[in-house]
Amino acid sequence: MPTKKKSQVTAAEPTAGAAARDRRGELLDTAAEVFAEQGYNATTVRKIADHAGMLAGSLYYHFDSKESMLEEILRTFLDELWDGYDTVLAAGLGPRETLEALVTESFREIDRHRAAVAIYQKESRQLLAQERFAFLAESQRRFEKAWLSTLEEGVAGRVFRADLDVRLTYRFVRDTVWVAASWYRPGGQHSPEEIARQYLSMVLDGIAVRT
Amino acid sequence: MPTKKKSQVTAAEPTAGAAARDRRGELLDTAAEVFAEQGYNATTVRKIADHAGMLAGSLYYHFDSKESMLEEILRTFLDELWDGYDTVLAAGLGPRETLEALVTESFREIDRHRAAVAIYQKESRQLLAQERFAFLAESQRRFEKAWLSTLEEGVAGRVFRADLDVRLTYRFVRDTVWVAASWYRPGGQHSPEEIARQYLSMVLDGIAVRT
Amino acid sequence: MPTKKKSQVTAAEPTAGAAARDRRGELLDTAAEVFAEQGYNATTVRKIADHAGMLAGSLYYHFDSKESMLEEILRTFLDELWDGYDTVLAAGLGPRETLEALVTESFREIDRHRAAVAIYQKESRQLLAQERFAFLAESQRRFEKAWLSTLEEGVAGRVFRADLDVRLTYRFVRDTVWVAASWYRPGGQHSPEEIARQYLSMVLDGIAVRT
Amino acid sequence: MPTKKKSQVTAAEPTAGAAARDRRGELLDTAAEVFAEQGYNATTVRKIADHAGMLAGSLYYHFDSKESMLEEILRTFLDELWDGYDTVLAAGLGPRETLEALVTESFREIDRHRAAVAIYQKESRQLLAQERFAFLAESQRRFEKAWLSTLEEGVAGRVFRADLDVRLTYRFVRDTVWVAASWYRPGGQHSPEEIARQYLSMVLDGIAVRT
DNA sequence: CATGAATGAGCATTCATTCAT
DNA sequence: GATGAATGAATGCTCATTCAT
Repeated sequence: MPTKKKSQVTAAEPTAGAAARDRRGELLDTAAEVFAEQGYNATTVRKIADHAGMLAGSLYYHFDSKESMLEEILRTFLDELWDGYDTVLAAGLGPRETLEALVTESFREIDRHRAAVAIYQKESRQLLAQERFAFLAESQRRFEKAWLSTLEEGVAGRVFRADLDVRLTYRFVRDTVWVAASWYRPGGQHSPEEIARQYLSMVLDGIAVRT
Repeated sequence: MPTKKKSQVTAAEPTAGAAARDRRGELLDTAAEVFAEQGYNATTVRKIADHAGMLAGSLYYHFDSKESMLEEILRTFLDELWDGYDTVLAAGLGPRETLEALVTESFREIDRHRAAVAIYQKESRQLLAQERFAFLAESQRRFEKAWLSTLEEGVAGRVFRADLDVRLTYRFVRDTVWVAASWYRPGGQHSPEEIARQYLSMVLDGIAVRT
Repeated sequence: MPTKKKSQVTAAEPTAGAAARDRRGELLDTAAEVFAEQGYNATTVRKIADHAGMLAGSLYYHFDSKESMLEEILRTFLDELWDGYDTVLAAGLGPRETLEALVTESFREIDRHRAAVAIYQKESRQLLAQERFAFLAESQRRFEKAWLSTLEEGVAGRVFRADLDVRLTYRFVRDTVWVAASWYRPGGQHSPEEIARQYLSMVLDGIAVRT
Repeated sequence: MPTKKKSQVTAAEPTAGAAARDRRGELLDTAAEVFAEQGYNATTVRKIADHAGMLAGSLYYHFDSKESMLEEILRTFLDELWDGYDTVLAAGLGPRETLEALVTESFREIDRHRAAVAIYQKESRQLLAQERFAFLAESQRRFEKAWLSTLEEGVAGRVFRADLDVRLTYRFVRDTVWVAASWYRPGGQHSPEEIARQYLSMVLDGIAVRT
């Protein structure tokens, strides 16, 4: 777990007196990593505790339950995601620029919250049924609305092709972006921005040579 | 598992209209549906049995284990997938036509094996580590090779854009196609071919209006 | 299972019209073999059926239950054992000759009912508690009485040493004789009579050189 | 499992009189008792837990599996048995004295490890096939070698009768000694030494009156 | 804060047994 | 007589969770 140690060190510096990345935060990172790696159901509380160097029971001093850890991980991720998205959406850009900005922002979130995105991608469907995770459904609604209206405005404004099935296109784009969390590795060959550029190039202009 | 497939086929003939598929096949379909719906780990053997109208223990008359059901589901799907893919790849089409055929074939497989594809999508990463599911890794290698070489030939033949990052493009395409299993519903608005056409239109020509 | 086939052949000859060794008898032999080999609890009905070349359920045409097979195996063995013992005990021999005859008869029973003896040795303790196997306790009582009185008469008649603890001696002799079923193999180096002779020589005269 | 034994010993010192044995040790004793009483297969984990006053699942905090409990019970017994045997064998006694010492030591082990001996007696044959219990086979080989060579030296040195079939004698002696665990009750009428004396008297000098 | 020990509900699996065909 | 398919109770084991220390 080199990630953990590093984040500890990094976190210790900027914030002086307030114990910025407290134990709780570390533990959530650890849990997210294991959830993403092995799946939520397959992850036992003991595995998380092992990774954190403590015993399973000790985790319950910090958290109410395994589920509450999951909830907090997803909530934190979605909060930050919407910070970014809302900024983009409030900027009043044109449809194409909005789409570019949303895609780029999404890959940046994957870069910062890879584990949480992977968990979200894999577990959200099951989770949606539960009262506790209603915020996931709410987020999905807002998400869909943001993307659909961007696409629709683009079609209306003749920036995007008139023959576009916007619902289908929305699904294609949404899926590809988030599934990227399953293969993306921070610090790898491509920066989030580079990946976004490549993806946008494909989606906007196609891969076929223009004739 | 060629024996099983054969006996299914044989059984389809004598009994006209009724009970063409044997019990084993029915049970696998049921299991696949539940696995896809709830996830493999979260699916208890009792749930499968409930859906099949029998008791949990009775499943063990037909199958060795929950895991062997999963294996058979995935094997059957991959066998049929490769039947289709191999036909396409052996046809000697150009890169663009090959890509179109592969995408179309993929959406057709999703149409026929929606549950299996969804399971594959969600569980294969965990499964790969197990000896028993080594065939998944093998399939993945062949899959990657087929797609990468198609894209590379397209670039070399100036059918696809020269500035394409083929590995990245491969990932985007692969993900979008298969994730579609998570929202696709057979018998819905769009036929597999229609979805393939829309997707190909986006990937090949882009969604931006040409200026 | 060469034993099975042989016993079938052997049995088919002497008794002509009456189907001497019927299917039931064969099945009991098979079951006894497996019980002796793997232990009663560890023997599944399916294993017995496998050895007999049929399916587990089919055994229930011949027998009420697994337990009834065990009962019949032990009953048959004990009936024959007591035939032999009663003959010896009724012969009015002296204590030493009676002891010799009982030991010899015992090793002969092991030769003829090796599996049953092994089962008896291993399972009787557990079985005793059950109503159904009360005949085992009854047999044990008679057995103990026969041996104890033989030893006591021998001590009284100064044939056996006066300082003998007859209960302890009884236990030693009883155990050694029956445990022999666990290593004895019919058709091996030593005939039952030879083993009896060796054992009697040890017990009666000791292994130490007389000085 | 040397670590465990050590920790037990260490624990015995600081706590004077009370709770010298740790929970693990207690549980193993309980398990051994139940295994001996009901047979390993017939003993459910729930029964052990009942005897220990806890729930079945709780046992798994202390042990990996039912089988690992069995292994530890048998290992502990055999370790202590060989401590005793090795001391005897290293003492350089004559064959008769060695035999006397081995028999006495054996009855002492039965006194101290009655349950383990009973389990060994009943289950070792089945267990031998498993990799995990290979140490049983190893112990058996050493055991046989120790006894056979003692008998052979006795015959060669004219301490034991020249007409002895040593293999057969070995089996008789081995069986009688260990089967005693099935009827021996610690704290009963006879001390282990008394039983050993009686048994040795029978085996060495015979029960017949010398004429 | 953390540990050690336990709980209790649930899980995959086994198996003797039943029964219509 | 035997099969194929099912039952239902039990089994070894896992795991989230609790709590006194």
